[in-house]
Amino acid sequence: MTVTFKDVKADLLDQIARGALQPGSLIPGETDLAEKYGCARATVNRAMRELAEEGIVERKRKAGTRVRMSPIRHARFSIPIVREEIEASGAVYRYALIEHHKQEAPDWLRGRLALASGQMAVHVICMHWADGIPYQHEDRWINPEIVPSVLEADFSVSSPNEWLLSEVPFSNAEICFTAVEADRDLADHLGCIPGNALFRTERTTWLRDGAITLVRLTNRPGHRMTTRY
Amino acid sequence: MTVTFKDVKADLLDQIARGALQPGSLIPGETDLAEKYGCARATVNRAMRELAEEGIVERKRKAGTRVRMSPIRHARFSIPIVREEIEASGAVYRYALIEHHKQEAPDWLRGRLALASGQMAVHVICMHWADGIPYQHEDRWINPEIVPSVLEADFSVSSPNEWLLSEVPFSNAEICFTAVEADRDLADHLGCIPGNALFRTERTTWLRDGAITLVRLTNRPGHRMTTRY
DNA sequence: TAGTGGTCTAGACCACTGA
DNA sequence: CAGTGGTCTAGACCACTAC
Repeated sequence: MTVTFKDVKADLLDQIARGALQPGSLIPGETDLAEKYGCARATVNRAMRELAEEGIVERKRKAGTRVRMSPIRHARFSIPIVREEIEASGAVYRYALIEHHKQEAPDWLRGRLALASGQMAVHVICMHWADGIPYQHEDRWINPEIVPSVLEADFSVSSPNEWLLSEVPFSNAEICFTAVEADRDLADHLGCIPGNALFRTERTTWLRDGAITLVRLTNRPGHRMTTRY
Repeated sequence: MTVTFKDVKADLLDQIARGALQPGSLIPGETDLAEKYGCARATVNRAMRELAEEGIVERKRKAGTRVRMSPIRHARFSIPIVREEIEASGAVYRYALIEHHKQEAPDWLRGRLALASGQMAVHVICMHWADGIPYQHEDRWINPEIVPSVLEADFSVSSPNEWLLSEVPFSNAEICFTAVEADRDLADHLGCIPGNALFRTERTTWLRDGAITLVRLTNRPGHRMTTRY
């Protein structure tokens, strides 16, 4: 049986878990390990590379590979499309457009989207329901400089979320989660009481160097975002 | 100049971004691409493997590699140790223990930690400050069945967070983020007004099949958790 | 400047799975 | 059952960087 990179990885993890490899300690070089495990260096390399990516070890040229003092823990969240998220839960999805304007970008937005003074932006506000219950309020600004077709888009039947996905297949984003208090408007739309704590996702999306869109997604009270790691 | 896996990856990404490769379309096999790019198949393999891991493409044996219909977006958050997070921001970290009891596990907790009826659990409440300003309130339960040494642990100078890290080098966890309203107690500790919206992280940590600890971390108002992808 | 990881190659065998 | 991805190998060159 040949030694696979998973074998090597599992053995190293086990040594770390058992304390045979202490945090901060130096792990032998790839060449040594390859000989020890009786495999090619590429095999050891793949194992170690994955451990590094998972935050278990830290690699530096010339300095070697060390077990991290405190393993970097990270959680990975999938960023769902609201409709898919709701339908996946078995509920019936409903969408409605609330507002749709083309207007001059306010100051605070110009900075965020790198818009010049006096430039126009498309402002869309809409709601997403699950089984007839308010689920998420969406407040979105779209930059027509980057996505000119937004000026002709119709958001009355499908959400800007999905429209953008079809228009812009690819992008980078900055995501931010916060807790906010419901103002009267949000409370009305989400069917809650002003002052209720709401979970908010704020996302800015970029295509190369141009900011495409800034969106604030505010969920109904009690919303939980969960993951495992 | 030899063709690297990053070159291949970048070119494929570019083709997807420009629409040359439509969502759902089949990407040529590794052998073909290797010939096209003038590199080894292993190079193409690495590029495609990373694209798959990032959720851009979908790979199936025999069926080949396809561009995902809707790219799976996911964000990765690092789960910091509070002290390191605060110190990394340049602020001075301060810790204080508020409560530390051994007590019978309440019903709601027994379910979460898989504890038998009447079993004891260690309950710790503490605070973390940044530059003397309340930063995070920590309310933690620890299962002495899994970590017996917790019964002798001293949390008066260092937080259970860091103590656990040194005791249990390795674990799985379930994380959940929500927004909650400050009650009087939280408001007192965090220096805010009852009713303020607070960002809360709830984490259950498991070692193999045993639940080690359940913790509720509640941040001061205005806390933002940010990442890029 | 020497040692470590980073990557490429060319060839091989194998496992899975869709046609 | 044939084609695709998954992985290993043995050898090579190179880039970075700690010493």
